[in-house]
Amino acid sequence: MVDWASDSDNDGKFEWDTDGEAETSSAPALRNADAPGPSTRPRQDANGKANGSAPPALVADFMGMGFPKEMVLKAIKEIGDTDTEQLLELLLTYQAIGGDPSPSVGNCSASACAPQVLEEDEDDDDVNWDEDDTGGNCDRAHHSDDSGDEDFLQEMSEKDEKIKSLVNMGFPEDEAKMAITRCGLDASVDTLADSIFASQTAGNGYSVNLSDYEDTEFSSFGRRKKTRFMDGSKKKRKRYGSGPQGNQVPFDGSHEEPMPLPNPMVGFSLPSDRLRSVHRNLPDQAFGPPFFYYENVALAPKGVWTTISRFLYDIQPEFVDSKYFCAAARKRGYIHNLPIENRSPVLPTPPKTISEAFPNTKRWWPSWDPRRQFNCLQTCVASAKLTERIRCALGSFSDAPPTQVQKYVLDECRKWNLVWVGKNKVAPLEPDEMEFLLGYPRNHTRGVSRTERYRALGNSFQVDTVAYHLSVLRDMFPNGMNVLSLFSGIGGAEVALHRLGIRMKTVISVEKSEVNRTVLKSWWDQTQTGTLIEIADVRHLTAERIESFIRRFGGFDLVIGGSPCNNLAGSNRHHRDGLEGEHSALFYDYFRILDHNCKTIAGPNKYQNLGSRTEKDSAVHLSHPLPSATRKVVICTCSMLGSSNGAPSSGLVKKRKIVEHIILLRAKPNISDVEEKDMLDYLYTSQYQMRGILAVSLGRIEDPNTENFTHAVFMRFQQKDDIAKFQSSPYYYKILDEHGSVSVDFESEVEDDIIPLFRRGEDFNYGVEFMLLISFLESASRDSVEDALASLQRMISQCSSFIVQATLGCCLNHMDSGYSHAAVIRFPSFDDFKLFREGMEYKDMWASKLQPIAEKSLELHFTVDPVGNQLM
DNA sequence: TAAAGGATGAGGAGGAAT
DNA sequence: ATTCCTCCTCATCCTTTA
Repeated sequence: MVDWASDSDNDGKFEWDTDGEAETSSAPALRNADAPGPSTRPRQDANGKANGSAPPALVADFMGMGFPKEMVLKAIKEIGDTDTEQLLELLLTYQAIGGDPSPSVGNCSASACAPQVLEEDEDDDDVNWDEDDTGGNCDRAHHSDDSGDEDFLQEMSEKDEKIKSLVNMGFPEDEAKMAITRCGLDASVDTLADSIFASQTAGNGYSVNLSDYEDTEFSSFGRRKKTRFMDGSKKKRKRYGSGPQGNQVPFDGSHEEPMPLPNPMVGFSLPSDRLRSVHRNLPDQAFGPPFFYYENVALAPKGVWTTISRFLYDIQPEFVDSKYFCAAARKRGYIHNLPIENRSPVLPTPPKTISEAFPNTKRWWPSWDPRRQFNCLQTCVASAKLTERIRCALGSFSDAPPTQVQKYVLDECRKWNLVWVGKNKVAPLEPDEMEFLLGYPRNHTRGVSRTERYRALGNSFQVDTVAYHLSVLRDMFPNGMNVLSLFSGIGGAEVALHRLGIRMKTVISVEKSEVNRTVLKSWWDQTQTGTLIEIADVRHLTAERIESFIRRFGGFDLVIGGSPCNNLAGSNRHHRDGLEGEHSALFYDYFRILDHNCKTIAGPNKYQNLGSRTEKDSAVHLSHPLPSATRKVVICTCSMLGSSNGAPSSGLVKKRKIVEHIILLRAKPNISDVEEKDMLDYLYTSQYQMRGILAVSLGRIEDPNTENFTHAVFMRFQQKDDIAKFQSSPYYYKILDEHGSVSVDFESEVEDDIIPLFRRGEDFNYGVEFMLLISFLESASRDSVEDALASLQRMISQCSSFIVQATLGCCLNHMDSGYSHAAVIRFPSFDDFKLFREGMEYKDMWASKLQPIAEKSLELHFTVDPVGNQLM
């Protein structure tokens, strides 16, 4: 610990803070500490030179950069004032290891960076924890009923004086008032100043009245609580430094300072103290929308949360233990840019003790098992062998077992969250009991293996906790919201929003585990009417796809999720590798996606102040995607279309004319799988038998259609004559003989290159083929038809980033098929297809442009047959 | 083959004792 | 200020079983 003001003459109570910041014993001194120019600091001599030797201009320069004067003087004393570079480096080192309480280094002011501030009503001199007023705290000492008017007036005057002093020192008035409330009117101004700094450290939550569920804690808060708070803050600051941590740490990765955890771990507020007005200041660049909500384990290896916070716009984490929301502990950190005023819990609030949650266990619960709540619900549960061992260990005692045995049993019970289900009989929680504790509907995870259920639940959100934080969104989005849910798991975020009564118009969910995706999907189908699109791999959510989503939905209102904790969790004996671990490194994908969302929605100026920070970050994490503040966001434009797929565009890409041929089949009834496969194989291999076929794709039509077509074939020919040849070949006749068919041909053009022309390569190996056939009313005007087609064309262009290829044109055999126009659009995945097909833009376009003038139409799609892939 | 069982501590945080 | 002690942790890997 660097003590760079060893000549402090303070009482030692808060020596670190006063030393670190400035002379808090006098307001003018502190005021000068933040101002460049000649100082009146005590340690300056009559000549105005600090310590008699430091050049005032140099000191002022560094102070202007935000370093406390004491620190500058100390540095100059140590290495002289000749080498400013070295001086700066030393100052940065001081800050890194010394816990400089000055938060002003960086790009925002102290007040702007204050992580959170409790706002008190102006006339509220009491804090909630003092309501029972049995502790005789220092506040109350000045407000006892027997105070005369004179005393009262004197007190008010004294209070005003102190507030004035603190305001003069640069503190906001409300913070000054709050500090007086907290520390009492008899506290000195410097103590008050110190307290304000303390309140600005992370974990301010511990100044809040809580622990309502720990039966013993709150009969008399008052002084005891207060002392704890003050001591705690002092201790933490001595260990970790104070001020917003996000600005404390150097960016070279060499000093990953740990982030202090609040005790009690209650976050910014709890439902039990919602009368309290809570307020925090977010860094400018972090204001939503989009709102985001990030979660991970609180007890991560050192430095992890500092790094996470730094990436997430220097927002202070809100550490919350879910034991204040339910009967099980769950210590998690949440970084979000949600408002924190006017939160409300979802109802009914769950029981907060084991006996309330599972009354049946009371009967068997031994008096020597003091547990009232569960520890963190993890992904594994105790084996039957262990519970049997416990039963045996207890079986031989008719009364309470010896201490030794009690300890063994209790240790195991705590470790595995065992409950008493019979005489001397303990058992792990059932999956549905865990669902209940975590706030999920009963049987939410039912249908998958027991092990999988435990794993999924152990990895999930505690819904009540998250819902409490998200509750502020309810009034902000009365018409519903679009959500990007990353690492969704079993859908904790979705369930939380649902329980809050917030409609989810669209949820893009990214979740690796198929089991979890199934759980979410099945819950969604039962409860929701919006669109759910599930993506398996977060890495597939590329910038282009994000932009497509944003264009389609007008952006996401909320980005929510917790990145994998595998390499952070204490339970991991093998690979607790920190944020760089195999799984946990996916945090950087979270950041990548979030940052992209923020910037794409907010425009380029939103994060203009982020540049220096992220550049440094990228130097630390070169193996990860660069924080995209350093990248240019390229919004897809129509000009990209030509290079990425074959849809017509106005670009300069060379085009080639082709003829598309669609065959729609009605397979004979009761066709067997083998016959169906043979038929498709047969059609597919036609390209190797016939000349002129450039590409083929085919498959079973997935949704029923009005004309009862069962299979569709897409073929591309070089020219019309080739189609004619094909249609006169035995291949075609054989198909016609066996299955009824209709064909549609239309001319189009694609990029004149091998891949788009022949539909070869990765993009075409799998996906969904969408076919749109339409004929227009005779009465429809030419203009309206052209306008409709142009709209469709425009729509395709806008979605170019998630369309592999699209062609459309006038049908050549109009009279035969009954359709005058056709389009074939290939999507890389079903999700993309769904996004297009079920999006509002498409629906709007369809309803407003096409439908009014359509005589008949047919929309169908099929998944590209993997048989084709094998053959390709 | 999938599911379940069983063995496998380190690394902090926090508090009490010294 | 330091040491000692207790407690807790969104897990992984290998083997066994159904």
